[in-house]
Amino acid sequence: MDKKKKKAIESKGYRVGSVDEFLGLSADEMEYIELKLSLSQALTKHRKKSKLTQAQLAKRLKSSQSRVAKMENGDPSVSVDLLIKSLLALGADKNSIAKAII
Amino acid sequence: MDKKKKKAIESKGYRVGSVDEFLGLSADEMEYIELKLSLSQALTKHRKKSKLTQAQLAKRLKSSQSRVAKMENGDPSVSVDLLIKSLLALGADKNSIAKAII
DNA sequence: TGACAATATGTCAGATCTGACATAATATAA
DNA sequence: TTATATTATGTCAGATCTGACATATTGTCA
Repeated sequence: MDKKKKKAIESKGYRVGSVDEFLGLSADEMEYIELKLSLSQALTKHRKKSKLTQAQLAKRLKSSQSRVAKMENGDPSVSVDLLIKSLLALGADKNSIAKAII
Repeated sequence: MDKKKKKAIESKGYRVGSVDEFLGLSADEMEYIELKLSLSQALTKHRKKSKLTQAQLAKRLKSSQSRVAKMENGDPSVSVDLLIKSLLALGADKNSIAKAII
């Protein structure tokens, strides 16, 4: 398990349901977090391929550097919607998004 | 273009940005809506495969029938997060979710 | 046809997410 | 090392999403 996944999963920020498993997360919750994390990592990859800093990407997205940092780190306050919109803004297409989450 | 896609795209419900194109949606916004719609359709497919009514699925999700209906119809008030969580609750895995959005 | 089941639509209070800001931590180069 | 650039973290008001409810519409079957 790599550093980012560990960080996101250990995060106390996630509001979890009632079924207790590893660290209080259900299997579905785990899968959801892993999927989000995959998109986070894809975002970092695409940003770097485009040779943009987080601040530059933030400007393009009409967002802020801090939010981009949160996106790339799988922060619980970031939605999959925002990740997908950001990936699309970086030129990712359906296929590469689909590939990222597998 | 099938009925559902047309409905979602024509929907006045979507809050759109500044770049005007077909019906006032940018290319990225279009792609995002299409991706959401693909997940909507996958949800309907999975629900029917499980032989559940919208009300039964709603109960499993701790949600409501009306929200399930909105999910399946690509309503703008439904997030990709909710669609993905619902698909996972229906037993869909990463691969089938990825396949759905291609 | 009528009765019932299933799905769709509209609304809203409460919950969650977002951009923005400040500031801390870490990298990179001189 | 010291600057400077880049990334990370914490917070919060305003925006968006959610579950729930009422109700309308559509489907199904006798």
